[in-house]
Amino acid sequence: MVTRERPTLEAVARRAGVSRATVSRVVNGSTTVAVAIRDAVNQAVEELGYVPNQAARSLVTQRTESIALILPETASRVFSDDLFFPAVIRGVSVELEAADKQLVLMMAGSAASHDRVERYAMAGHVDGVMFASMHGADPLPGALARLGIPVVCSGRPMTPAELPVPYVDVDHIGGVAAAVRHLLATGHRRIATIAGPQDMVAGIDRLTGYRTALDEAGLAEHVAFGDFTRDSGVQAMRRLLADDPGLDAVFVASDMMAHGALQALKDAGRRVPDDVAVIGFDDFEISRLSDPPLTTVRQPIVDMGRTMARQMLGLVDHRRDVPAVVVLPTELVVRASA
Amino acid sequence: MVTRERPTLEAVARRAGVSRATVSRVVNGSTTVAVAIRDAVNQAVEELGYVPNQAARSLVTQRTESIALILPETASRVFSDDLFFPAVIRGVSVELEAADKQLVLMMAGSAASHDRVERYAMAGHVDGVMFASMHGADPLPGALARLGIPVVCSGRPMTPAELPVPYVDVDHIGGVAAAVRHLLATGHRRIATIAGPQDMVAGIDRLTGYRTALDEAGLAEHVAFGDFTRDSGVQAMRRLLADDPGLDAVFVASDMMAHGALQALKDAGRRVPDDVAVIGFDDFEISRLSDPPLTTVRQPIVDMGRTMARQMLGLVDHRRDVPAVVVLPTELVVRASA
DNA sequence: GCCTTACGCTGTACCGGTTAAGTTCGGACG
DNA sequence: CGTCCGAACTTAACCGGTACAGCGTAAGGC
Repeated sequence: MVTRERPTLEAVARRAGVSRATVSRVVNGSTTVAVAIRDAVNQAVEELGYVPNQAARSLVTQRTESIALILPETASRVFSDDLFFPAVIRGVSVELEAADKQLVLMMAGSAASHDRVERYAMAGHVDGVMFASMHGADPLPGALARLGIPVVCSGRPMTPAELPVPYVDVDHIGGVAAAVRHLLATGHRRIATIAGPQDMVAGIDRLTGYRTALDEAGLAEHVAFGDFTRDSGVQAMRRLLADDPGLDAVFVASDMMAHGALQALKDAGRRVPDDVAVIGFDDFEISRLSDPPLTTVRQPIVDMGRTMARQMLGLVDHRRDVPAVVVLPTELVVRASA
Repeated sequence: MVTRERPTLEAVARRAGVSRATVSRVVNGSTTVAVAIRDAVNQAVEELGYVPNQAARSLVTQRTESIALILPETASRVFSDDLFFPAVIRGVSVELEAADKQLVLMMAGSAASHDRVERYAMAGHVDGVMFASMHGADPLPGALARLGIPVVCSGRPMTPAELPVPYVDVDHIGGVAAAVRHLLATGHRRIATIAGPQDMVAGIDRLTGYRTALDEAGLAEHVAFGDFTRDSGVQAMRRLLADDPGLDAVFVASDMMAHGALQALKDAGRRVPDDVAVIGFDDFEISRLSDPPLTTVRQPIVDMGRTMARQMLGLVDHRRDVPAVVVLPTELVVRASA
């Protein structure tokens, strides 16, 4: 394998019979270049197959034209059957592609990879960093922001607000309230919930929404916890049934867990929605296809990704009109399961 | 937002009272540094929060410590319900993580993004490029390889072998042959196939396997084409049933299409496997859960990713023992659908 | 006691771009 | 006809590291 020397600006300059600086100006589309010279340079670029060296360029411009999306999860989790991450990534991709920025996707599920990601971002490899699916009070967003690196989070960060980081989130509480109200309106009174992990804002807020709504109706709560995976939904549903065989409805804090719950209910011989009504949260594509089709709270995940990317693009361009907080609406989608 | 100046080697050197070169050697873990000086430097690094500038480092070392995985598909396709890409990515991630290399994931579904990816790779942003899911005779792998950039493909490239590019693939033909033999052994004689796209090696080879096996048995072939998506499986199955209502088995070239086929068969009132036996190809997790559980040809997708990454790591280290071609085995997994 | 050798550090020339400052030159103007 | 001006190019100074040649120092050999 012959490593053909990559041509440099210098080589192009020599061939075109001009200086390095002039070639640089042509390559970067400066206006103050005579047409004849511009053509000569472009021809030389073509002939040599010149491509600018990004490292050299970044060194002086302090820009890389690429933006990281950090998922503090293992690759297995990101690419499991959960459809949350894909949707976020899709949204982010669309916007960055339009802005001709490169997306750098980083999984940081382990402590080692978390460190590596930190070094990577701090080394100036990217112009900005987006976070999705944060657990607990991760110090990384704040640390990067303090270094002057633009940061945007998907989901309100749990870090104390010493250094506010821009974020985009959805109206968890409003969505859950709508779901519980729907259950109440259809006559259910023993309404349990399968809550998400309590180290994540999405888990916390959705449980809060459930508690608030039940409180208002003067009903007792009944909670089991899962971690947003399908399996954990199965387990949690079994526990709920064991604790209260007479429950007549359950609000599940994610669609994947809801599918697990449907499975567990089926295994237990309960009919949905006749014996037990089920409402999920997400509105994944597959939730239209389940048996029965899942009633769920729709959150605009792709839009979250897009919005987050737009905020980021605004920040790296130092625009003044970048909103620090965006909260997108949720919506109850009624199908057959409740 | 105060952009705190990032400290440079120079600053660390001043603070530690040594030269820039010495700091560099400490940072890069050279052995020939006196302990006292090493400690002093490390302390200065700590105090200033020094992180090396990657652009400057790459400029001289010609290395970036990151490796690209290019998926010539749109983000929507990569992150659809298809589980092929996630598995490849997972495998690649595991190996690169162990080698402390950064994975840069790039979708190149459109012509514009294809160009951008090309520029990105040629600009020396990454030390090597892996490809998955290639369509037709993409010139990019060859072009990069010609420039001396290490390239590995998942799936035998369709480009003419002027410049052989290392690749890892699975034994499509053997797997399909096993599937068809199983159908023959269980008494089926009108065996159709839903083939994959014929601009991809996986599509071509699996169809070849089917044709060869049927030929050997002296049976007539019956082919409909899909594009590996679930929907295309539904459509193709309908066409097959319309053409030959009496078919008694179908080999489907991907699990997603197979699930579509199961759906179409159910809609048409056919029982699986009693009326029509179905065999897929992939062995996704969800194929154990379908109704009925899918008999399928297992291909080790995660292993493909891992193997591809290992080949790549060998190439960037200029190791001599990197196999140019690896073909992983496939295996028939018999469940209830055939 | 002097020379050799090895060790460990410093000085500095790059890497390949960008960009501010400097130079050249033709044309407009007084 | 001399001066001034602006357009368009060149020169050269960075950006922040790495790596190699070179040099001072201390230990070792005779």
